[in-house]
Amino acid sequence: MKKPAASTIRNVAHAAGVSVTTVSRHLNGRIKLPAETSERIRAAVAKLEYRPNAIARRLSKGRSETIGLIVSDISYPFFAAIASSAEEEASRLGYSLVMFNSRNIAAKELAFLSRIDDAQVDGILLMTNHPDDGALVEKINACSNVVLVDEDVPGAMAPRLFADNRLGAQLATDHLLAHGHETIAFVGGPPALLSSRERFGAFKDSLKNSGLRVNPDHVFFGDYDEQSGLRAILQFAALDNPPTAIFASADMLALGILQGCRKLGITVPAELSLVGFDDIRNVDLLDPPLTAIHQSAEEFGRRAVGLLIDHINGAEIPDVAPVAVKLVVRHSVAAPRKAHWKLAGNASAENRPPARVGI
Amino acid sequence: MKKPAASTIRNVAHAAGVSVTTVSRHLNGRIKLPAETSERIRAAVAKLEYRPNAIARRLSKGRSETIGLIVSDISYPFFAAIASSAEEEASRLGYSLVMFNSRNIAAKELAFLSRIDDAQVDGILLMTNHPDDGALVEKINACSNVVLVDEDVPGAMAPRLFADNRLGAQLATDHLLAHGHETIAFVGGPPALLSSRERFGAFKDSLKNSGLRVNPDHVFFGDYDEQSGLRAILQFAALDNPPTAIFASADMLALGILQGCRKLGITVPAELSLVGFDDIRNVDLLDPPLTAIHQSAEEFGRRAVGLLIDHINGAEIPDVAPVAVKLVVRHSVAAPRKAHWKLAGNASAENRPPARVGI
DNA sequence: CTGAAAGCGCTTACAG
DNA sequence: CTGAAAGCGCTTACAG
Repeated sequence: MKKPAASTIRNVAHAAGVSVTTVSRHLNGRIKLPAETSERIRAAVAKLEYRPNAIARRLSKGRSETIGLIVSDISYPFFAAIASSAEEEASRLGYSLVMFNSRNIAAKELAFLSRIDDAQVDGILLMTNHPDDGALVEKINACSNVVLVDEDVPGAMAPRLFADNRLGAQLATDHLLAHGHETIAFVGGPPALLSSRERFGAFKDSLKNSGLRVNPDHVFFGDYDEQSGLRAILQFAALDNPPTAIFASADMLALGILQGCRKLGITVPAELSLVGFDDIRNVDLLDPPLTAIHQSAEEFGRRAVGLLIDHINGAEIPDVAPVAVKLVVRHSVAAPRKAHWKLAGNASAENRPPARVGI
Repeated sequence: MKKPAASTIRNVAHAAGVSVTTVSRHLNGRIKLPAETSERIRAAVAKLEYRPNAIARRLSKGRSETIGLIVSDISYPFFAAIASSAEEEASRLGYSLVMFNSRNIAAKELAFLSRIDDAQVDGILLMTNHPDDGALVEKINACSNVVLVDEDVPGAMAPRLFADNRLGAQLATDHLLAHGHETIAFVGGPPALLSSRERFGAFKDSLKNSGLRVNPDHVFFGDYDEQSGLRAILQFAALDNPPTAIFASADMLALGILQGCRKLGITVPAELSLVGFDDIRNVDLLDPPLTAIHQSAEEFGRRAVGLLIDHINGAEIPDVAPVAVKLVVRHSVAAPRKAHWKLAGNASAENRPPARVGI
């Protein structure tokens, strides 16, 4: 199955009547050759269809002009959007970007990071969900040239780029508060993650600033997926005093919540208000269009790549500003039912019928 | 910035008191060593934290145990889902999978394919939208070890894996027909693509079998994205005789159509029925839940990887069966308005008011 | 300025 | 069975 041996730099040198050294230097732009010589090389390259062997180059040079991106799940829309943007920026800066899917498996993350050792990649953008894995911290510190994106790995010595989680959560919560909600639930991802901690922290602070306290029954931590959102709403719906609003700290959670609401016959926003986080593509087409905290995947990818390439080139990385967030108001938030009843003065939250009404 | 030189196989050999050859052979399982010797090697590996240099291995061996996946846009949900599944299957079979984002740029596809030449990857899963690019065919044939996934590159000599496009389109069209629609529009992607041609072909056939003909005004080809869907519905809505139903040959197109309907005040399915294709995650949460042709991204990724690895290993690739499709009925299809009017006998399609009514 | 030669870290025919 | 040596295709200090 061997294909015809590809031509090598030796063949080119021979055909052009110069040394291998000269060809190499010329092709890498480290030398200025007489027009006639460089033309001979050009012709030889063309004739032999010479293409430098990148593997050989890496082995001797120790660089690949390639960067990697490790992601726990490429089919997670927000991650895919970041990956797409990162590729574009890398390309603009003369780098290739290869993407690795870790499926959230710590061992795969370590294996992918090891590709820095071989110079398979010059550096890596790491998006992980294993913040407290000791081996990971060690590996990152051994590798250098990794930048942490979206989630933290505490203790790792690496540049980091995160969203403004606290501001986002505050905007979301205040928006719900402004509509008169007083029993607001929080649905989060894995509690150890930076995003969960910061978003939940700001959520609590916002409630406190309004004189409210968080009800432990109204807090749910799971994974950042539809499943968890579904479980959360099922759990809330079974409560004697279900919340009138939910801050879902990821759109994928909101999706699961919406799914659950449909199953249970809860109408959003009439009976339950909902705000998401991420603002992934097409959430404006949901039923109802989702009000969400927007963070720019494009900015995430672009800035992360810039940071990494600067770092690879030995530049000092200054403190980096968080990725900006903003509230995008659509139609998944309304005034709480309870509030109306209060006005009417005829029912307390506790003894009203469960919030399960057909559409 | 050099990190402490990683240990090499020479260091290990030295520490274990054997030759480099022996270490290499032992580590690659080509040799059975006395327990005592292999233990010395194990200890040396552990002590020196030896990790084989994959780049050096590739250079001398010409294989990488890595496969690549080229995709035009990793943030396209259906593609991301395929990529995710492909990675899982590759991993199961002992291969790494790296993903390349081509942004639909032919030159990038060629460059990525060239990574086969260097043994950066042993083979490639190619998802392209450049079916008629002569250079691509040539490159694929030169590379061998590529398999075409989802779309064809006519003339290329490579195994292929496609969905059952014709059946899918037929199921979609017949479903609309069964609801009484007679003016059904087709919205497709780039007309040169296999998916567009097959889906449009089967659409036409289904109409013909019902004694209907396709109205050129009711056919729109664009890209497979929301933008194109939006443009299509805008164009249809301006017609004197807009369609009562649309077969959108990709969910992303359906998303754009839904967006347009919302803008124009067209209610789906009351005024316009819609069926999509792909059945990507969460289309059941749209407004309305989208009826769509389902194709399994999981099956696509899994089977494509199997095909590629068999091909790499020189196995004969038999004719491959298409990826199965099925109709998933949700709530974006209803009987046509026109049909009701006909029953009432008071208006023809031509002079009824345009289908633009507020919700 | 140019080129012969060593070296990057492996694998593997070849000889002992 | 084992190991010294050549080779994979580049880059680059070093000498001319």
